[in-house]
Amino acid sequence: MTHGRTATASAIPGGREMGAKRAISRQSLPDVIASDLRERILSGDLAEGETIRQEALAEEYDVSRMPVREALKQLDAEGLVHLANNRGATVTEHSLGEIAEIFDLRTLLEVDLFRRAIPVMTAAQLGLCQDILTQMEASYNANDVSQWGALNQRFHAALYGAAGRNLTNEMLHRVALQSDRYIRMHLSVMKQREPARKEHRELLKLAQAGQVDAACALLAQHIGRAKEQLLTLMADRRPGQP
Amino acid sequence: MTHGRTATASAIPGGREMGAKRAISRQSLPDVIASDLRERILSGDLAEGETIRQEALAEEYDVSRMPVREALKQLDAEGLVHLANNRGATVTEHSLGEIAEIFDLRTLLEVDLFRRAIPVMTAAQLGLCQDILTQMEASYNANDVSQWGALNQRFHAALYGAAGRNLTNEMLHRVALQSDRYIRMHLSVMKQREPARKEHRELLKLAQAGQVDAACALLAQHIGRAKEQLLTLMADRRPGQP
DNA sequence: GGTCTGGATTTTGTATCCAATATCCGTTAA
DNA sequence: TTAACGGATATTGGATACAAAATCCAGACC
Repeated sequence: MTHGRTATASAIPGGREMGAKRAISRQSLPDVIASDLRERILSGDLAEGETIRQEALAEEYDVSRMPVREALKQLDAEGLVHLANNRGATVTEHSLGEIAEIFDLRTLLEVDLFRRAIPVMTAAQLGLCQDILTQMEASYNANDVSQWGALNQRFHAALYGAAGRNLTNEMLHRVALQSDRYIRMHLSVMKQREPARKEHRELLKLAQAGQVDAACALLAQHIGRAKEQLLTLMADRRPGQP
Repeated sequence: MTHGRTATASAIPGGREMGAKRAISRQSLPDVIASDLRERILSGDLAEGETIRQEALAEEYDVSRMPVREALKQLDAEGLVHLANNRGATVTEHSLGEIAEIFDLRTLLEVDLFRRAIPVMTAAQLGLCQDILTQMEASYNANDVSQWGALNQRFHAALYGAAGRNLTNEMLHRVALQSDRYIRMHLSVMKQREPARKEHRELLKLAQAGQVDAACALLAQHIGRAKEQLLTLMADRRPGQP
């Protein structure tokens, strides 16, 4: 028995012995497993470089190895795990340079989306952004970091949804997932940095005023600052810059 | 027997009854199958919207359905096929708007890479680009379109490799795959357009001269023009803009 | 003592089998 | 005639069983 990583692990809906299955779960097993694994990676429960054993996961989730394999394949495509040929899966590691690149990619994509979204955003959409921001601050103040990822994701969707660029948004989503992972790792430390809160509000204000260039510049600056701070922190923690 | 789509289909190295397997094929079956399917999709052998039957493919490749499933999952992650829940896979279709978006993404990523690559490109790397370009023109003039995709890919790698941005390059690779698919569909028609040839050379010349802004502007224009032309062609062929 | 070899064990990869779901088609009732 | 129901068929999803590959470890040889 290699049980017991997290308590949530075995509580996947739709295990082998199901019973009450209200609102028929339309997600396939691999998707559910992939979601859970993704969360475990992003939350740091599975550390960078850690090897993932199919058999062990299958036992934890009480399924066969097959859906686990497909979930891993999916996460591999997302870049969260690395899948070598007869050697199994490991959680993806990024060098500091790659982490910098991830943030640069975010800037590239987000600025493009923001620029396109601003002119066509409705008041309702802007309001939604404000609401989500308020929620984020609330959970932030309450030290409830658990739902930070989901809220952040919803914020992005609300901000950039108006651009009507599905492919770009999905691409950004994947990149953001990676950056979120490293942000979360240091979220407690980064709490110090309050200017970010004001920048969010300022971003919305500029968007509302239709000041495209100023808004985009601030956004780029915002992401860039997060990147610099994070890199400083990480370079500190791993001196040999792996 | 549902055999006989293309002659190449059953000629996969490493089928069930292999014999001479020199230079041990280090690729897994799913990878090989995915590669072949990818080529079939990009070449138009599998048409947009066409449904893909696991069983049929498994028979063609003479393997069980399992590696086929994993290959499909991989292609799904790459965005080449769409995988619905108990309904199997279909070749991804893009609306004209999405195709436009694909080209815009290419512009975004390629310009960023080019801008970073130009200052650090060596003479050798520039020379390699020239060589590949010559090859492309040769195969182009010989009406040998079969290797266009591979050459184009090598050209991109040579052009942007110096930037040292693996993640961005890989992301571009996936986007370029999609655009290549639509370019290939209309390659015979687009042969008319010779200015593109000169632009390629001009691009290298500007890069060599270190004229970053001019080079990037030309690149953006180059991609934008291909996009416009392709969209015009496609809008013509499918009037109801699906 | 260190390195190489060969088997035992572990882990992944593929095939086959069974279950669940969707699709198709004929029938029935309004 | 048309729409809705229900069963037959086709197709996908998941589990188990088996094969291949990699890793580990002990022993022999240099």
